[in-house]
Amino acid sequence: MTNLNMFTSATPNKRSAETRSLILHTALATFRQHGLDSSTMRQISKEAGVALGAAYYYFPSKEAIVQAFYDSVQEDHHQRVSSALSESLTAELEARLRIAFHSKLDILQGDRHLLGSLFRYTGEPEHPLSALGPGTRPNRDRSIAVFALAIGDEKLPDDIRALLPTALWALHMGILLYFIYDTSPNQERTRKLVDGVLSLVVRLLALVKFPLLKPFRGSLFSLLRNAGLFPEPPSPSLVALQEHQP
Amino acid sequence: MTNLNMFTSATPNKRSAETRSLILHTALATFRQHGLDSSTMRQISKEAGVALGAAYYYFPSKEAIVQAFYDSVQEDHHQRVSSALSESLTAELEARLRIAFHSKLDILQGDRHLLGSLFRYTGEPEHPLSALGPGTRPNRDRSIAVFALAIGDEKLPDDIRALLPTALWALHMGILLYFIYDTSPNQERTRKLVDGVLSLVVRLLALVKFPLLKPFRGSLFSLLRNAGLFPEPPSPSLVALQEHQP
DNA sequence: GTCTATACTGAGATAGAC
DNA sequence: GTCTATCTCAGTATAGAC
Repeated sequence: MTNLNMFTSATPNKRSAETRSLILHTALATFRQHGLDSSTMRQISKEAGVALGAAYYYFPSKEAIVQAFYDSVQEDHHQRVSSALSESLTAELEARLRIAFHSKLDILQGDRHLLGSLFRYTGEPEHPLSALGPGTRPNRDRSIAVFALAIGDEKLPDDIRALLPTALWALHMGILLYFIYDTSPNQERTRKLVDGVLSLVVRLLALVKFPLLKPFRGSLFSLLRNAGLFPEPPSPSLVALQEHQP
Repeated sequence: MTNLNMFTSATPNKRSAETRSLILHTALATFRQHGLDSSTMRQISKEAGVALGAAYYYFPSKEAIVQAFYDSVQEDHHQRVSSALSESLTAELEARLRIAFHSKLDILQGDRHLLGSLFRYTGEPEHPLSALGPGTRPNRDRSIAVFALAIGDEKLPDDIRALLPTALWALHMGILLYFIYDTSPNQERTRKLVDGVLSLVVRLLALVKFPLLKPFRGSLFSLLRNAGLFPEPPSPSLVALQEHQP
């Protein structure tokens, strides 16, 4: 249907993907050089050698370009974590979590300022790019799935197993925020924070069995449940995605 | 110098404050009716019966109006908490914290959508309105001071005493985020969440003495210190402000 | 110092021609 | 799919009234 005549049009729809990619990469280069706000859609389209309208044809807004960038980060993260894990399936939980967190930072190291727009609509639930809103649910689920991957089949109580991936995702969002504000050389403070926090997390997971903390844990979980903060099951498409790399 | 002749000018600078207030309140009414993004500076100034230039004379940007709104919220919060505390100095810590949290929600109940812009620049450290950046440090210190007020002279270990107000402020920011997303009638879910979380916080403060948790607590605090997340002493002006209402 | 009136710039976003 | 023309609106500028 879309490709009835392969003779008249030289490049049926590959051309389209190339234009999109051209615009995306030109935009990212411009963002890196001039910053997000100083980069205009006109400048980007000019440097990419296309008209303003073409840029808007592929990306409904400037923010959408950043979102596309972040989608590719997400994919990259999934790749890196799953391949790193397959090389060291025997490693301890803490080591696996370190892989998940540090690889994310590795990917984003050079683009910290682009992360700002990730948080820009956090306070507007109805906005399609709200980091916590329904509009970004699929992205969020994909991101959470990576942490589930790192947890693997670690032996854990059921309630903690259900919560942990989402909790780690929330922690990782906080780490990203710290990362943005981190002015230490190569953001080494963030790296140390990650290691310290993950060490604490794992120790806390061990501690949670002790009878002293049992009532505390019960209260916490029922609180989260009542608040609706307990994760709902992810969408079917993502379950499939996860089973792709078991 | 500014008021040499009190006969010629009928209202020396009271007039100015009134205009500012008129613009502010008209803007807030417009925001409430049409939303923040749909309200234009032209519309606001028109409805206030002033010229566009007048609006910009008092507020350098639309966001600045929201910021001014939030400053008044901050002041209101301080008033409510300090007067409520003076009526019940004997109350328990948990009750005092409940006052601090719920009064904030009371104030903001009708303007949840305005809170969105509070978080808009969180990912941009250099932005003057960044909620975590140096530009809003005085506001943050004032807000933290209210929680310090609620803690009062509760007997606490030194390190916890130093951290707790800032930690509660961070918690309250999280609660505000939940509040924004809360679609339950009158945001009753947020109220329940506050009560549940504060109960947990107080129980955790009691638990922290137990030897089992000692090493954990030590690690946590040194981690926070190394990460620079431990609060610096507030600016002198705020110390004065706090001593105003002991 | 407070404000009006008006015009201008720049940029995100859209409509409709090709 | 792509381009040109156009719209809207935040924000700036300016010149002057009081």
